[in-house]
Amino acid sequence: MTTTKKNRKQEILDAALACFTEHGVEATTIEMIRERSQASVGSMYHHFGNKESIAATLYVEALVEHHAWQQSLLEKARTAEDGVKAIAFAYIDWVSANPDKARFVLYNRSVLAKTPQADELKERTRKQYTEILAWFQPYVARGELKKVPQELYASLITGAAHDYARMWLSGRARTDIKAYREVLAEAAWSTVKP
Amino acid sequence: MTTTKKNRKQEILDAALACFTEHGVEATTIEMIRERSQASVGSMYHHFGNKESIAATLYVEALVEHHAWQQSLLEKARTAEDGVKAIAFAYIDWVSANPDKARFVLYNRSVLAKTPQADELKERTRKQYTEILAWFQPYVARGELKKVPQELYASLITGAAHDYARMWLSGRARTDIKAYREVLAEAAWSTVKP
Amino acid sequence: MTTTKKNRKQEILDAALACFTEHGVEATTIEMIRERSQASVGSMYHHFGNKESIAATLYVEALVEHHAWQQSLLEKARTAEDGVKAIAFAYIDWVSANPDKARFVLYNRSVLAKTPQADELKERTRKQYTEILAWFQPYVARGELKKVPQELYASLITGAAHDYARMWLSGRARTDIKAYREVLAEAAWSTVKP
Amino acid sequence: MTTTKKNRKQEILDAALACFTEHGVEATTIEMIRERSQASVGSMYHHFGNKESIAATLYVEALVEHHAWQQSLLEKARTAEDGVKAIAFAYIDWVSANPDKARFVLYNRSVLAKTPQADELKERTRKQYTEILAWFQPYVARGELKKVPQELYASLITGAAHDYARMWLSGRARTDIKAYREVLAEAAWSTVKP
DNA sequence: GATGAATGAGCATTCATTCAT
DNA sequence: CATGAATGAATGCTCATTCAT
Repeated sequence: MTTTKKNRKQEILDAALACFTEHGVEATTIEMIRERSQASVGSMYHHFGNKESIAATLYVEALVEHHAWQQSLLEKARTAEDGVKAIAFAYIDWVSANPDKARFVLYNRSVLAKTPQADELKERTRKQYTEILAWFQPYVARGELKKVPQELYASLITGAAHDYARMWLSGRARTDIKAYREVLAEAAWSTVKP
Repeated sequence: MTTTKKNRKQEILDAALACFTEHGVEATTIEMIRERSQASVGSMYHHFGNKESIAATLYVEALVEHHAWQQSLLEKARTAEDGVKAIAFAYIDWVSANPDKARFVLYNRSVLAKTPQADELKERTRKQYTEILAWFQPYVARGELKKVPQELYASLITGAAHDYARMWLSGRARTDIKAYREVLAEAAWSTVKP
Repeated sequence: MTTTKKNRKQEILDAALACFTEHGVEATTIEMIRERSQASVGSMYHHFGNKESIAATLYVEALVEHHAWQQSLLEKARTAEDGVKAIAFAYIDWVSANPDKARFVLYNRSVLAKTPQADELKERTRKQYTEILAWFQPYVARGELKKVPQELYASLITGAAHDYARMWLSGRARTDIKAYREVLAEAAWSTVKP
Repeated sequence: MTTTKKNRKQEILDAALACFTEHGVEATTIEMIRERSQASVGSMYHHFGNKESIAATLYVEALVEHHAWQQSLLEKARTAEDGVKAIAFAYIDWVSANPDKARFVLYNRSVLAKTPQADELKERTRKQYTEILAWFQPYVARGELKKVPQELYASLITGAAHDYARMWLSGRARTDIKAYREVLAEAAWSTVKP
């Protein structure tokens, strides 16, 4: 019984992600999540308050996981090239390991908008981005990284990986993104190499 | 009267795009489009048959415009570098000139899926992509363009621009993508430069 | 067909009043009204927008009817006593002739509160009351009617009738209020007789 | 501990009355009462069994208080006029001293209907009314009080006060009913004065 | 081609109540 | 006596779509 208690919330989240993957967020009904999670409607509302909040929780959870993994790879990097590739690797690894969560995040940023978590997450993301820029700053200063407008670094470094991830996760491309780990990281580096 | 006829359909499309931009596709109701277009519900169904069809028409229309522009730029290119940059420029120009359409296309690929137009568009897109690959083929053969798996070219060349376009169109970045026309084209080229 | 069109709205109102009488406003569900009126849910919402609005429409309609009748009786009165009794008679006649509407109005003033019609009705009622006070004014000035604080006249004149109407309409008293027409009018007059 | 016990139940009743006053009985949820009373849901159900029972308890409590006060005033009366005015005074005093309870009782008679306490209370009220009629009986017999149908006495004597109390308690009249103690008592007497 | 009243399946959400701890 | 997570029936309302005029 003690174990079931703690899992109930997670069971709902798991069921929700599966439904979102299968039918899309908008097309997923509370009833679908209920059936899949074996929780009662009341229980779902007891834990999350409303449908959007389930999606928002999932969204934040996913980003936090990715951020953590990104951080751990970036810490080990000692050169500009290693840093840039760490960003690319972290993204590719995470997408390949968590395709459902990645697909959910990539295709449902809008679910966050209407949500109370939105601002909190926005702030967290901003801070995260600032930290990464700070990490690269010395290299830019030393000319070991190309100097471009700050708001462009993310798109240059992760653009190709984001794009291919979308292709793969939506079924328009067949090959697991992991197979292109090196090519994509190399491309990332080439865009900001001095 | 002949003019009114043609306009009525376009008025509906314009109103629909405005609604989609403002509220998102799923949240837009037939009633909203009706109010904005000053058409009657019956008229909308006469012209389009159902709601999805309006979105699909808009979607195809937008892609066709972009494709046409892309084609016209690519025709003039005489080197691999010019070709790659033509792809980037075409995308950036189109996004900057048609932000609403671009936003609609970027954020609503899924609306197409359920639609009859889906297969036709898929085929058109595939053919378009094949043509572009064919254009690049000689350069790859001559070693004037890096050889990578075919399904990667698109992501490498347009990934960064796609990514920044999303940032800008969703309000997460402030600067008009047009300002980064050169940087993004340069980045595109760097990813496939031999 | 032309006849059905106009009646649909009234059919819904009639069904609603019957349901409200039978189960009370809060306990009446949209489904009950739908079943009784043979209209579709959509039709009900097309005409009224929401459940409260049905009740509010009924409420205003009832008051307007009573006001009209009151006015017509008051017009004929030529003495203070006749005027006072006209008010009492108008109320008693209307309650006896429209017990369901009267019950609905007496027991559901609160449904108005949350409604857009509230302010409009409030204003209308205020104006109505002002007119009646104006009618009595000369008699008060001439000492043919007792002078009491303005906000008390209504309670003095109609209090007893209101009270008995509640008793009768809720089943706590058996005798039709019409039977006490004269006694109640006499009582009304006695409270303000100089 | 004995004190806490008794208080807990009263705390719930107090919180409930406050909620009923603020939102109305139907709109008040168990959750609202729980939050305001700082009791747990389980505790509320332990003490009262269900939501209606809370309202019913409050209702009976209020009537008992009023009855007691009425009795104490009526005991001292020695003439018909004093008796009639005692009824009026008792009501006015109680309303002015307990506006929330009075409002609750005036506007929620229907909550009692569905309740087990209903019959008991009905009987108690009937007995109370019978006693009062008995008190007046000798005066009627002696012609010191007007003879009217029995079921009318209550409305004649308290109608005006009831009516004004409703006006005041619902915010439609500004002046504390206490200010009209004498006028209303005088009016009550005038309706049954021989 | 145009109109808009009518339709009704489908959905998110609420809330009184239960009961294991 | 107290607690609060869990339950699920019930409800108001939305909205794409139809069709008679």
